[in-house]
Amino acid sequence: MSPVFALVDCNNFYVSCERVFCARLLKRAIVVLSNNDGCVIARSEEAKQLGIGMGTPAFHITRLIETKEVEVFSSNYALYGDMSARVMETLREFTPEVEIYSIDEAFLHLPEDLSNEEYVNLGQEIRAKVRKWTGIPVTVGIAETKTLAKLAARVAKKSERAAGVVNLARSPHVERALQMTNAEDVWGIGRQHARMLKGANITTALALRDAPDKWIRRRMSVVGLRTVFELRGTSCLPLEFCPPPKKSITVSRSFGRHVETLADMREAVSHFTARAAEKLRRAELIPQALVVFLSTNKWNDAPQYASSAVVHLPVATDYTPELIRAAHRGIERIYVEGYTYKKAGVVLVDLVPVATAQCNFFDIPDTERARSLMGAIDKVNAQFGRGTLRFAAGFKQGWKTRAEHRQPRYTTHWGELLTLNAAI
DNA sequence: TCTGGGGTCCTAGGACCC
DNA sequence: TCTGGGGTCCTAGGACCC
Repeated sequence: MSPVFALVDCNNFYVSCERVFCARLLKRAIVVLSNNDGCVIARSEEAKQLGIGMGTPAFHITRLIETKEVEVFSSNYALYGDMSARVMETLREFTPEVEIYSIDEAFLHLPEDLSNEEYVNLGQEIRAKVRKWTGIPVTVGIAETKTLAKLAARVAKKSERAAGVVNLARSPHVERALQMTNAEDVWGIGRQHARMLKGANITTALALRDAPDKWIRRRMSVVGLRTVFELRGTSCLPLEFCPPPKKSITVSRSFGRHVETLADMREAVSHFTARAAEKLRRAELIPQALVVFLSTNKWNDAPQYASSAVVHLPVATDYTPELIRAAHRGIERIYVEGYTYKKAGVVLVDLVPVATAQCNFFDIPDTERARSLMGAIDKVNAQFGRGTLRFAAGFKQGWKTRAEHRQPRYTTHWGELLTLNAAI
């Protein structure tokens, strides 16, 4: 018997999280924005109906927001992360075999010997329990491969009759589901491949399933071929119970204002490096190299330039000052005078677990001191807020991310605690 | 004026080495 | 004049996911 997967997908997750704590928001058009007040990254059904697309730049819909009284939220990742953990815990009530695929999605292994009807009932049970325990509405897709389970969930969201659950395992409806799904909506088919497939007259998931292997291999590499196999019911993507160890840690930002001097660029990159180093120590990993990159604004007509540099660390280290020095070496290699820069970032790569990291034999006493210093800084920042203790790498911060419409940080900043005005 | 951030994997060409 | 094959590393770019 082939395995059976369920995909549990939280509906409009960030919006649903906001609604759990604020009944007033039910039935309202709501959008949640990305960092930098950039794009729309979550929408309520009502907002979707207003024609607000995923990824729409916020400044394109300022009028709509006013005239239709759309509620706007900045991302509140502390809240979403916590709600996500509650949903995942609830799913573990059904099986220990849960793969947390993203903040709002999980794959589960289901028993292999149920009937079509029993799978649908089990799906409904999952929905009901998650709703009751966490307040989050979810959709469930069930099938014999992950790709088909994703597709089933997609069909469930579109069909009112499905009531949030579609099962394609041991089911006679697979062909119909493939027929009614566009090729571009298949998991693993992005914009480029969708366009290419359209040119070849492959517009449905069914047509994609039946495309010749060799042609798919040539046009879409082994990755695309795997997707096609999965559509045919051959499982190629197993469940991953424990997340594979991270291979890189990135911190990058678009600048609130363009950066035009090496000094400003060094300052920004220093901050990114310090943040990346914090993440690194929390994950108990050590990098063997570091990549810095910078780029101009791809949206405007000014001369374009983008580059990156790899800096190898003679000794793997998680010591922030050492990493900042390395990042500066990198940035000096690629920085070219005369451009206005819009974005930069730091990637820590070739990560290995702290426990197995090579340390420099002659540096052991220093390594110990460095480690306890970093530990102390991280602790202070965890307790008193990010950035309480910082590295003296410049304080101008002209590059800093824009956040003009930020909601108060109620739970993480003393100055922004919720205040109640008693109406007497 | 204003277009996110953090990841993974694959491919391909050139340099260099044996 | 003839002139292979396999490996690694680097860089760059492209594709995808949430």
